[in-house]
Amino acid sequence: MHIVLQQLDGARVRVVQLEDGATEGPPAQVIARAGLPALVRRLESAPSSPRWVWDDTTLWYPALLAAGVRVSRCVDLRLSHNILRNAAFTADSELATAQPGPWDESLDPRIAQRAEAIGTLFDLDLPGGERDPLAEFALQQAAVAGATPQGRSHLGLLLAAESAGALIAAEMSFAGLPWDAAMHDRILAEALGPRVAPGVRPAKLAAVLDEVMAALEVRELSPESPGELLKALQRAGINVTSTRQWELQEIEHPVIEPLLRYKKLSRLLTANGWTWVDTWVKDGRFRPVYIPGGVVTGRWASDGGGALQLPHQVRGAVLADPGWRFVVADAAQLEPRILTAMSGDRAMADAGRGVDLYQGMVDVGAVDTRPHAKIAMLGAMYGATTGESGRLLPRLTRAFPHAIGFVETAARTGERGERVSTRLGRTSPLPGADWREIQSAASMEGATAAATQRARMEARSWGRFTRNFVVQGTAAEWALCWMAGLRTRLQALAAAEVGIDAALTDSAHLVFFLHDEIVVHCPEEQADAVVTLVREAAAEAGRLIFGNAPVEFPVTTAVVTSYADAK
DNA sequence: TACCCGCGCCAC
DNA sequence: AAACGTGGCGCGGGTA
Repeated sequence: MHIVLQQLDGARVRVVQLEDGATEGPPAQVIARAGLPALVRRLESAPSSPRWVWDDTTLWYPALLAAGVRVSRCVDLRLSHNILRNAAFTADSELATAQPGPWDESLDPRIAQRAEAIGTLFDLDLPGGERDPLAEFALQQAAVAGATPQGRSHLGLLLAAESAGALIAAEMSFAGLPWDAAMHDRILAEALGPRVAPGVRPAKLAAVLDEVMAALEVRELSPESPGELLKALQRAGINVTSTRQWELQEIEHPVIEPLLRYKKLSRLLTANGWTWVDTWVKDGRFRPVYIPGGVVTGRWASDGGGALQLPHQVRGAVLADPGWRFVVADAAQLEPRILTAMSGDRAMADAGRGVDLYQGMVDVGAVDTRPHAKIAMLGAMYGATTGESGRLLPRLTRAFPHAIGFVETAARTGERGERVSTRLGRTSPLPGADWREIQSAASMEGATAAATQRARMEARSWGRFTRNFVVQGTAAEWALCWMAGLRTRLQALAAAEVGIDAALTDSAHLVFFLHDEIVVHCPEEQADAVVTLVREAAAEAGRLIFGNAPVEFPVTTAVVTSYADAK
């Protein structure tokens, strides 16, 4: 059963129940917004919970969570629309061929956050006032129904997983990632010296700067200014064209070692120093805003706090509550395994039989060392042509012709300006008008060599994008299915161990997600059970997306009290 | 003062 | 080893 919710005004909500398969259900009812949590709670406790259909999870779910109510399943119409509007599977549908409408407007996530903060949508001029969720849902269902049988099942899974991701993102922001500000302060003090006011250089950082200045024989220097630093280096006779780490590393000069040390510390201070803690850690929790579907490939993005780039340096401040543990799970070499499954490459499937795919590639005689295997695979998926990666590619192609052929085909498709799709049907955008103009200019009679070269460069660049899109995007789908399956299992665990009314944070729950890695916060006595559920969910994700393809998706797990101990 | 953009580095 | 994908973010230095 589906239940469609529509915000009528700040105070009222229209509730429409759709019986599956029936064209008409019970008449719509209008309830007070304040009564919604109770309604949701009641229907969620029924033997078969409904699927809630709403315009945007970020506008509905935070308030329900704050009222202590969770939902099992939903349809996020905004995220689903975004997928169906572009998907090759539904390209001929009414939804995809219509003129752009209110469902194509992007909702700035910060507007939603503000709405959550003030607890109402009263005074906000949100886009979507004219959005009719019932009509949109019907269009979406028709679009999926009009696809091929495979398209129907794949898109159905993708939309369910994407919507589950929206629920998970809201729940993770609600629960927050446990963060010990005192431990963070100790980490900073150890590296930088005692806390200082913003704008003041901490003692240890200042000492390293003294070393740098001594080595350069200057009395003043602001390494934070690339221009100034570059000039200072050149005056000291060091021939560099930039101040990047990898270029400096190649230089032999007494200033390089302290300078790289300075850059490392300076980065820690500015990106994840005391200001970061003051801004982002409240009541022992880091609550970032996750943006499901925020990346073109389907990966999540984040807004604020750099949630998806937490440096390993500060992960020691991520500490479980007393008596609780983190279960940290990582899908081992996820993207190469995804490529194996998509391409049906038997040789690579054989190499991936164990937990370490890269070592497996060495063991089957395809490459000589594990580092080479890793560099070659990543290069193949990113489209590297030069360097060690490029040199290893022919060898890789001989050993795994189907896998490499698969990404090469995706690259060629992009170079022609055509679209590619992930396994479940998320489709890449078309290149923009500028790109097309460059290509057509180069194909005109009398095109200059420069125009031709420019066009080829742009074509190859778009090819690298589509090459990576199919792998990164399908990996994101696997991760969503993994996480959604785990969430369902954790909910059942909570119901069994704590009770049907267990609050999200009373029992094991997800607190962090990083593309191919998840962190569950749980009471110590649940940790072993959670590890089992994580593995079950991984196996299920593989079956859901790839059926019986002979590819395994092993996960490494660690039960820890500090995130820093996970790897 | 507010914005914009290139640089550089963090994550996967 | 160094030009090969997706992002976020803080800084310096420019402009309106």
